Amino acid sequence: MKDFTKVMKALSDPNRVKIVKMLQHKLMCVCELQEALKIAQSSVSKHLKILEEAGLVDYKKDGLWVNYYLTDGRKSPFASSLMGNLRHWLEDEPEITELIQRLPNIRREDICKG
Amino acid sequence: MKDFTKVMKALSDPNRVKIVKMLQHKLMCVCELQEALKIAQSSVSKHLKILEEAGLVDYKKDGLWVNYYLTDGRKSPFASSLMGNLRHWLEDEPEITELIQRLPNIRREDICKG
DNA sequence: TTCATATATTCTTAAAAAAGAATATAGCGA
DNA sequence: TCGCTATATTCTTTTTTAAGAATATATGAA
Repeated sequence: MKDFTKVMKALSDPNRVKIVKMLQHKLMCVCELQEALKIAQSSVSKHLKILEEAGLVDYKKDGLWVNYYLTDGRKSPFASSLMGNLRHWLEDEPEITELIQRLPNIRREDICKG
Repeated sequence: MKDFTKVMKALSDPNRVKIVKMLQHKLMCVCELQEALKIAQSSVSKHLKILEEAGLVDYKKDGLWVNYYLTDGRKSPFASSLMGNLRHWLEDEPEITELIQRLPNIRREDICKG
């Protein structure tokens, strides 16, 4: 039950849904997500933690950067199913399409000092 | 986006998930749900409203009683998909199975004055 | 109409969630 | 080592959510 509600709660916040939809297109570091969402860095980190604990995202460290990517949801059938559906769900949401369009212009080299 | 997060939020509360799982077995009135969940009547009503606004349940009035039942989720593809999955999801959760087992003994005639 | 009852709504309080600012941590290069 | 930078964590504050008590509404019976 807790596993299930955790996934539901993770996906009940618009910023977290946006993160998932962006990660469908590419692996991203925290500062890129921050630039895309235009919220505080600490807020991004906290959202990512909630998504991670729900089994929806994972990360790999690369030097100073932490790159987040979608999991296949192996951790739970709920996560797996939702992640599958979210491939096509919300594709036509203006809020999402605009974000995705801006994505190619959001590059860590431009945002961070490296 | 709002439609989606509304469904997710509706299903992120254990009591509301329990309501959905019970309604898979039979149509129930508010006082039966209250007896099953052992929470205040006003709380049950509020949970039902949240589920209704997410397009997951609907109701029919029958005299003093208001009978709630699951919708087919026609209102949104998110609701529809989740409701489908919830047919088999959580079937083995102790919290749920115990509730379902008690269900036959929860009858409005015993709870309400009628 | 008046009373009793099932449910909805309002009110209040307590707990949880979300935000940004400030601080801590970790990994690089000099 | 020290300093810089990307991210995580902590601290506060504000907003949301959930709960129960109290009240309002609606319907059926007398």
